[in-house]
Amino acid sequence: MNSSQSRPGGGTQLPSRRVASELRTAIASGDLPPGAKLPSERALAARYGVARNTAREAIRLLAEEGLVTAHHGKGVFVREKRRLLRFGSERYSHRLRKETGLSPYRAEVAKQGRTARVDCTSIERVRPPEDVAERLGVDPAEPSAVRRENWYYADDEPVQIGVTYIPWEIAEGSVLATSANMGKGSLYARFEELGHPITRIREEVSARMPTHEEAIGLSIPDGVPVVEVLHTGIDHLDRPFEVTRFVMRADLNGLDYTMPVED
Amino acid sequence: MNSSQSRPGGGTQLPSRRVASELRTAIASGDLPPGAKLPSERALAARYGVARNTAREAIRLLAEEGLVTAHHGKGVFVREKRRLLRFGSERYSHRLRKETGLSPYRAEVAKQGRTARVDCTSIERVRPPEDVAERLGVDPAEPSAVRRENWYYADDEPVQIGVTYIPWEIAEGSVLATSANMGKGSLYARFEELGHPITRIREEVSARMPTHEEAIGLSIPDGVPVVEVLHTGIDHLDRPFEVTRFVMRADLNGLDYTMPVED
DNA sequence: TAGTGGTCTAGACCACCAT
DNA sequence: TGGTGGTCTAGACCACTAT
Repeated sequence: MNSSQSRPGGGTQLPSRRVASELRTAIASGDLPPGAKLPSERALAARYGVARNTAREAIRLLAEEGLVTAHHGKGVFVREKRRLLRFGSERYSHRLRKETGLSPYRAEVAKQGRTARVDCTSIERVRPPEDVAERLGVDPAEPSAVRRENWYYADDEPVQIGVTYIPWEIAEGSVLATSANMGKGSLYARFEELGHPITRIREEVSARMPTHEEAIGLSIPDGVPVVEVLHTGIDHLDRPFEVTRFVMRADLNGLDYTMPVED
Repeated sequence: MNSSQSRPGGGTQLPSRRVASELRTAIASGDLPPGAKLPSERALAARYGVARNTAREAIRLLAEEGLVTAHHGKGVFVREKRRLLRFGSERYSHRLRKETGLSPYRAEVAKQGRTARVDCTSIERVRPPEDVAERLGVDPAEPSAVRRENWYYADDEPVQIGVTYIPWEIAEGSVLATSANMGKGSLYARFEELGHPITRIREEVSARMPTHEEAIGLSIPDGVPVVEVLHTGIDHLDRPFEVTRFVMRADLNGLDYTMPVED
């Protein structure tokens, strides 16, 4: 039943690898330009004389490499090369904020000529996660923080999620604890008014595959990892006053830091 | 033939998701501790009354999340939690270098009580890649740089690759262009002697799935992305004198930056 | 309604690993 | 040698999308 399988694992390629290779070549050569639709799984199976599952496996390999994306009911498409949003250390600069009145995110997206949208989807008082509590110096067993969840879009495409934790002690009684709209100058202007000008940031960066929920929420194609940034805002008295966990699509976002080397 | 498939996509889970969920729970609860062997695909299929392919799909989901790793001929095992190497902005500090005489990498690994090894696998004069040439301000069409490839190990496990480019103009005639061994104080001590003390760094961070070669070379399990850092060393006169492209396993490495917020 | 991807079944052969 | 994962075949039903 499997007589067409030639020398598995040997000198010649497995059928699935072979199909993947041919498609990869077609993509690289431009025969299948970005945005183009691949032949259907059934068509590929027929063309290459393999079972549909094998053609499917070939497509899975390409998806894992980030070359193609499947759309249920529509087809499989060559992925477009996307512009990268680059978040740099200067995005928190006071000058930038005062000149534009924009949040760091909006400033970055605007700089690239794209349309930014930020949805604050929830604000609640919570017990912060361990790692956050540790960085804020608050008690993880108490409802010691305000949690603000934000979804970030560029041209109506979801690109990242940011969950900010603010010590209740700081947020209590201010718009930080109540209002989705931060007004002119955004979050960091409010912190400054409350006696916490941002003077130093710490960013802990890692990468991983998205959870199922993240993959759905950010419509992340197969084979695209996320970058996770645990960001801590620190004021002029070395007090951490805010921690945000950013999760962003690695294929649409990047980080760009410039910093002095200490003595 | 498919009568056991209940309400696909609906309120109850698909068989593959259900099997994955149960295994995930067993892993989280400690019933399947790190290093434990999962039941074989055939055993899972029998236990849950599904086809072997379905059990296999469940395992693929877990592997994609980084929870388990398959070993051909041996079985599928719960992945061990690994300590993360955290590379911070202070790793280039002059003080650290002068006190320990260690390279940034060795210092970080030693700090965590692990054994570092760095192999310089090649040194050659080359035409630098576009992005590197741009940052160094050299001609990508000319052999204008020295390329040094380094492999980094912790406890004999490969954790990252670093490819450093140095303008030929700077490296010519020095050990930078010839010797694998950089001597006391490593690379940055040599740059300092040549009139390029490192005073500022730029690090551009992104993440992606590894290429096939990287997956082999770094023995990266399925479902683990890499972090790619394009690092630029800049001297006191704002001259870039070195660019290094780091590629590191995301499950074994992290970055930890602290930096001042500019005005 | 027709075509697409998503998932599943049932069974087969192969390559790798330990014994 | 027997058990394991890796791959393949052939066929089925489902859900999503466009017409």
